[in-house]
Amino acid sequence: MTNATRPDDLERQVAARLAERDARFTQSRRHVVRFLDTADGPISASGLHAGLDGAVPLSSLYRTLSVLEEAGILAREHDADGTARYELAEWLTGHHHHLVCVRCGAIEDVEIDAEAETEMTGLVARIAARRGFSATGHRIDIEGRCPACRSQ
Amino acid sequence: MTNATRPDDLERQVAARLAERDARFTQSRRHVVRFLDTADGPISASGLHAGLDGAVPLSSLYRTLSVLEEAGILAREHDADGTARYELAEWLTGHHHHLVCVRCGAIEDVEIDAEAETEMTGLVARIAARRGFSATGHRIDIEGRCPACRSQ
DNA sequence: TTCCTTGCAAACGATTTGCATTGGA
DNA sequence: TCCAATGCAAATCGTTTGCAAGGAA
Repeated sequence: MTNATRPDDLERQVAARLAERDARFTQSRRHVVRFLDTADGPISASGLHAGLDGAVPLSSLYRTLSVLEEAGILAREHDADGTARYELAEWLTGHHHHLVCVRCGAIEDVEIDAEAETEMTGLVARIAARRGFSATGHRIDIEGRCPACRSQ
Repeated sequence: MTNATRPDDLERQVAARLAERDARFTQSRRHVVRFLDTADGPISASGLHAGLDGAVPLSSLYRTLSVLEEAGILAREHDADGTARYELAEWLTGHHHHLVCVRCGAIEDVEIDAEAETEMTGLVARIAARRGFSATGHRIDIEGRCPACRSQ
């Protein structure tokens, strides 16, 4: 998923968010943010490690990821294997859902129609309320076979 | 979530499915199936271990869980912490979604209206097709605060 | 009896942390 | 300068596996 605004804005927003927390916008953090900005779905720590060509050692990478996550800059989730995957938080990229290939495990971002999204939000609030929950959001994973895996 | 049919039917179906695979319906497997049948959401291995009062040692429990999962009797997913949680597969319980408390991590099963479900299925197929995916299913997590966590 | 299943202990792999060193504001 | 951030190595923790003993068909 691509940043919703100009490239510079993304880094400016991230820098500001980090500054609020007295955290520095260091090389590793910048590398991670830039890499995730070009990704089209959530990436694992080892995927990032490889994608950054080993520039950031794994232990430092994990520390970087947890700082960015705690600052609300990244969102973490877990794929079917239980491996953590990270992506830019929705206030930076816009609300979206995931297309998950049940065969190869690939995950891609997708957006759904605004009206469908509005309906979902209403539906979700109603269902939650029925159980005494106050809804704060929702997550939809569309499971299927990706183009490559469709042909077996 | 409660079994959709008579209690006996659940165990009969599980036994049959295991038999097809030349696997036995042993004590541990029966314990796990019974416990999950009374649960109202997916449970972790350690939750089961505790729930079964240590009757099944963890290593055996993990083996039990993977046999049942591979037989299609259980579905595995991962919670926000990345811990695996198990529940009876949907062909045994019916299609449903999850209500997830963003504060305490509790997960409860919920069903949504049949019409909403039908709409979702259509929407999902459309979105998937647009990306060259063939949709096989969908998963919705409703995030919110549970009754206990609502009051902080 | 025949294998599948179990249980213990050791092995694994993803993630985390202690500690001395480095680097950014 | 000064404290946050880094990198290495060791420690965790959930989960998996080797192997000998036990149990269901």
